[in-house]
Amino acid sequence: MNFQMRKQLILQTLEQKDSAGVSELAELLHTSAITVRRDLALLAEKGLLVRTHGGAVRPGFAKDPVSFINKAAVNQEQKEYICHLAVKEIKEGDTIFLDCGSTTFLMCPLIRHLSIRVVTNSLPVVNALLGSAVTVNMVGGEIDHKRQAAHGLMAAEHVYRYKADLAFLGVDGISVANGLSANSETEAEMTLAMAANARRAILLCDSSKLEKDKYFQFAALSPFHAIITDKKITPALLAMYRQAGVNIVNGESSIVL
Amino acid sequence: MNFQMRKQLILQTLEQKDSAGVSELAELLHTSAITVRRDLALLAEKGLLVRTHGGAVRPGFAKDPVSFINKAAVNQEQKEYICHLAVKEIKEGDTIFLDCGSTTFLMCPLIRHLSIRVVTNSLPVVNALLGSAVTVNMVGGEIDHKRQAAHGLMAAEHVYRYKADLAFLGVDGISVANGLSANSETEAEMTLAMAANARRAILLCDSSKLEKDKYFQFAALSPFHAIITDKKITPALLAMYRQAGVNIVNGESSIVL
DNA sequence: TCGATTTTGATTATTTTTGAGCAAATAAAA
DNA sequence: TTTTATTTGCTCAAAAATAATCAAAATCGA
Repeated sequence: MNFQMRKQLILQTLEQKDSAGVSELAELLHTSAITVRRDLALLAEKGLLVRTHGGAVRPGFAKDPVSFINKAAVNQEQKEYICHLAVKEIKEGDTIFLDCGSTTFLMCPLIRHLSIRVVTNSLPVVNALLGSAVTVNMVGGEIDHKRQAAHGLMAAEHVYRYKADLAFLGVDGISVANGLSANSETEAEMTLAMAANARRAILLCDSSKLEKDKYFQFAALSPFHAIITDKKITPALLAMYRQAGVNIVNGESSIVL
Repeated sequence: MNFQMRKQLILQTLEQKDSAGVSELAELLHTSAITVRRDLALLAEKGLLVRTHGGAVRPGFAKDPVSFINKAAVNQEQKEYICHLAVKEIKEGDTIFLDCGSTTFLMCPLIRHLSIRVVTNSLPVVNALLGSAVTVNMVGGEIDHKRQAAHGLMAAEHVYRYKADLAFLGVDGISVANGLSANSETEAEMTLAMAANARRAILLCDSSKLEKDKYFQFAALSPFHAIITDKKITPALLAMYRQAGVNIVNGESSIVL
């Protein structure tokens, strides 16, 4: 097993899993940890991957892997289920908006093989889709470090230049009484811009966020085509939303989008 | 068993297995290790395979998936020297354009501590500056996977919305006779847009690229404020550029920007 | 067959790569 | 915050691979 072979295997592993640990790679390559570390250092120098403590990640997943990926891990199972439902709505050739939530990020592995166009303000989404069949369009503007995404006036203007078939939007809170709410005004602006320029705007929202109001309320439920949520939603809640005329889907109901 | 037959078998083996060891091949060819090594050296020279320690791999197997950062390794020492000179031009509070070359990428570690605003179309630059004192503004548009950067009409429009104090621009080729040249038209468009909207546009160009013309010529030298290059430039070339009225700097001359 | 040229193989010195132990640095936990 | 546990970079030594040199063997033309 020479360096070229190891390099190939390491990069291949990262392509599949986005990240890998040193000891894990050492076992895979039938070699010692120190050799793996040397290889990783070499590949990192070329920018083919980014070192982390204990391993390496694909370039782009680097920035703040802890906080971002951690956030993705909260309710991950529900979020993945929601993504699964959401992806069904996409047809080949579509143009879609993806905003910068952790849920939309989890959609990326599921759409890499599709010949679609994705317009997004999220850096992790861009990085996750690069090199795939998807044509990626990054929304420009000032980058918010914490959210790893572009926001602001320029970003909104960028979105208004495009029309999409679908918009998938994460929200911090939804309630029948008060509509959509967010933790920041800048995020709300992007959500509205994408919703306004898509034929269908779909909210992705795991059941823990339903009937929770966050500090900034910015839109009614009516302009949005549907809410996709998970199985943990109570029948009572489901009924309540339907009563209010909201098209809410959790994969078990017979209603289709 | 002569060379032609061995060559055939070696290449055939590589085709099947992607890689092969010297001793393994020696056994297969019923010959000694030293002969195999001589054969491999000969075939490597023709580009039919790539040598590794202990064997050889199929060409293309050794190639890096993304060629961008690879370029950073070429002439790295000269490029770092150029960056060092370039950074001296930046003042706190400045707004600067950075395009997507490997040289501008190497500037990032040197400017992370500065309270400046960077507008760039390069994803690696964005990633390298995130979480630093720098305010990052990403140019939006369709992302070119190979260059890891935004290009196109939307990207150019984005740049035209901003005014910068400085633009640092990598170029593929420069010559006194033909001015600037690039390997792609899209890159040239970004270079021009940034140059047009900066008070001072500075070309970063290691000496190996001087007096080299690439396939697409797109600008004269005159609109650019200066060229920063490295010490390896010959005195004759330096004189020739100065004769032509170009402000060219390599850190040793007394001329300041 | 002879002698010259090329190719191959063996030996040795040099280089490259690898692995282990240990102090310092970093992240996680309390 | 301090403490604890990993992880890392470093140096050194061992192992593997290589280049260099020279001798032996094969090839070839006359």
